Amino acid sequence: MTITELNGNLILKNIKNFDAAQTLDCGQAFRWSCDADGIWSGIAFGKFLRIKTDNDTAILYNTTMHDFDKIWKNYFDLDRDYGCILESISTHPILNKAGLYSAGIRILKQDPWETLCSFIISQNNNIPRIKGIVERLCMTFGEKTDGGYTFPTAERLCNLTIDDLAPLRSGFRAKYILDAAQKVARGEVDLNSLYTLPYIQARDELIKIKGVGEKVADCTLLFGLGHIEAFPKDVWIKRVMANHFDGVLPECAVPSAGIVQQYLFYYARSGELD
DNA sequence: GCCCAGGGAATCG
DNA sequence: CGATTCCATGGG
Repeated sequence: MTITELNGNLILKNIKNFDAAQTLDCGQAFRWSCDADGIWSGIAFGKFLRIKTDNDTAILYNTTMHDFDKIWKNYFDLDRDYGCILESISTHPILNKAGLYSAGIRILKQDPWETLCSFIISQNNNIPRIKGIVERLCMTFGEKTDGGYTFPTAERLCNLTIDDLAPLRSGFRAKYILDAAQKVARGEVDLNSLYTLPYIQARDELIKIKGVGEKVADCTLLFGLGHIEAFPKDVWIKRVMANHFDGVLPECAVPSAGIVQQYLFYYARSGELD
C-alpha cells in the first residue's frame, strides 16, 4: 500500500480487499451513507470523513496524514492481510464462495462505546430502523460537528431518564442504553481494558450490562475491540449453521471466526446462499 | 392484520 | 439446565 497526499485528500494505492460499500454497508456500522458519486460519508471518533474506493485504490477526502495514522488506518483495519484469511478458507466450498463474494469487507475497529450502544439497539430489530434510532440518538444528544453529529458519550447519557430517550423511539431498549451508559461512565465496566483482556473474560465483563447477552457482547468485541475470535450468532448465522454446517463451524474458519462470520452474514443476506 | 428484525430477561418446568 | 413468552417499533 502506498499513500500520497493531493489537494488535501489522501490517495491509497495498491490496497487489497477493501471495498467501502461492502465494509460500511454490511451491518457492522450504522452511521455511513453513500451519495450519487459513490462517496461514503460518516462520523467516527468525532471526525467526519468522506471515502471512495475503486478496485485497489481508496480516496479519503478532506483529511490529513495525522488523522489517517491516528484514526482511519486502524478504523478500517488496513494493516491486516485479508488475502491470507481468504486463502485459509478457500478449501471449503461454501466458505470459499462466501469469501469471494465478500472479499472487500474489512472488520472495523469502531469506538467500543458506540459499538456497544449500537448493538444494544440492534436487538430484535432490523437494520434500517437501527440506523434511524442511532441517528436520532446522535442528533438529540451528540455534539454538532462538521458533517453532522458525534455519537454521544456514556457520560452524556448516564444521568438521563427513560422519558428523556423517548424521542429515539427505541422501545424496550431505552432502559438497556441507560444501564450501559451508567456502568461505563462509572467505570463499573471499563471498555478500554477489554482490548487486551482475553476474549472470554472480556465477554463476561460486557454481559454484566442489562440487555447485553452473548450476541451483543460478541458484536462489540468483534466490531469495536478487535477480538476476531468472537463469533456473533444472529438469526441469519444460526440459519446458515443449521442448514449448511450441521451446527459446527468448519475447522479452517476457527482462527478468524469473526471475519468469516461477517462473510457468511453478508453472503446469506444477499440471497446467494439459500 | 400479520410476520419479522444482527436478542435478552423473566419465568417457567 | 432448556424451552417459552414478552418486550416496542416499524417496514414489507
